[in-house]
Formats: sequence, C-alpha cells, structure tokens
Amino acid sequence: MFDRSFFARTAVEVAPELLGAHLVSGEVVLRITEVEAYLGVGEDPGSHSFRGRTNRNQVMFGEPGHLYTYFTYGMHVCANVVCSPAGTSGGILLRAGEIVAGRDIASARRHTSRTSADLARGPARLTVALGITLADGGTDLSSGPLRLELATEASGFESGPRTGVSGDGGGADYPWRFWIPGDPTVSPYKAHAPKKRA
DNA sequence: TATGCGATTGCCT
DNA sequence: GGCAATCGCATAG
Repeated sequence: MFDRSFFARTAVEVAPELLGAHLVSGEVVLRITEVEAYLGVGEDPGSHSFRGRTNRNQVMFGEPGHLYTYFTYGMHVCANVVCSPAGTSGGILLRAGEIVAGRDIASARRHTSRTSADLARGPARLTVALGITLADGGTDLSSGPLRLELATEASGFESGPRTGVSGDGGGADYPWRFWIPGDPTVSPYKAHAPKKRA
C-alpha cells in the first residue's frame, strides 16, 4: 500500500524517486533500477499521450499509481506507472530492474536468458520476467498480487536523454531518463541511437 | 480503407 | 555492429 498522492505529480518529478522501489508480481520481486518519464498532452512529443486520449492510452488519463501497458513492434509489451497531476496524463516507463526474489520463475519465463543481470534489463524483458501482459493494464498497483512497494529511502541517481525516442524535437534532448549509477542491470545500449527519422 | 512506423529484442555477419 | 521480425495504432486520403 502506498499513498496515491505520491503519483499525483509530474512524471519527471516522481521518476527519480521510483528508483529502488520494488515491483511485486506474485512470487517475483523486481528492484527498479532504470526508468523514463513521459509527460502529457502537448507537452512531450515522445509520449503516447501527446496527441490526446485514445483507446490505447486511456489508462494514462485515469488514476495515478495504476499500470499502463502497451504492445509494440508486433511482439513486445512494455509497462508504465501512471503518474499524473489531476487533469493531466503521463507515465513512467520501467526500463530495467534487478530480480531480487523468484529468480527461478523469472528465469523460466525468459527462457533464453542466463544471468540474473539479463533477466530484466530492457523494458520488454522486464515485463516477461514479471509475467506482465496487456491484460494487466489498468491494474491498481497500490495493493494486490501485482503491486508497487516504494523505496523507504531515496537512492542516488543519474539522469540523461531518453533512449529509443526520435530526436529533433522528439523530446530526446531532455534528461528524462533516470537510473541508479553503476547498476549492472541498467540498459547499456542506445546511448545515442542515430535514428534517422524526422 | 490504406499505409507507415514504433518507448525493442535477438540473431546474423 | 547491423538488420529482420511482426502487428496495432495513428494519420492521411
């Protein structure tokens, strides 16, 4: 259980404080090590909610502290925590984490993974390891088998440009990616992906 | 109704 | 290091 008002702030404000929190999914527990903030309508060209409410992103316009999932590249599921002050929308993409409990289960789900550091390194890998599917979208993360347990104390963090988001005005220039320094589970790739798309 | 592309990953060379 | 896989969503016509 957590205070829902924690998430009633902008995603950029909440994101660094989410580092170190635990995402519990049944037997599996993930310690969040890397996240990305996405803002709301008209604020963030890289956000799914930039162009307003649609069937896909409607969860982001709902209650803060709920889970927003989406399907992409025809094969991957990514998870976000809805984070929005009243009347706005936004979310925090969970990019990577460390499996701290239920490693056997997570490993079995990943199937191809070997080391613990690889189990949840990357947004799509993370959802697989935790067994999160599109059907989990909209789940209230304050309690239940799939829930979020906030960190008791703030951990140190670093910030930088987001990955995978197209450049030139696409929002990639803002330091809205946050991670725990030196953690082996932080995504190493695409430090500056040269996506040629306008 | 038709078309292009994506908040990625894993396998190829 | 480079590229294919794969399909729902958003935009254009």
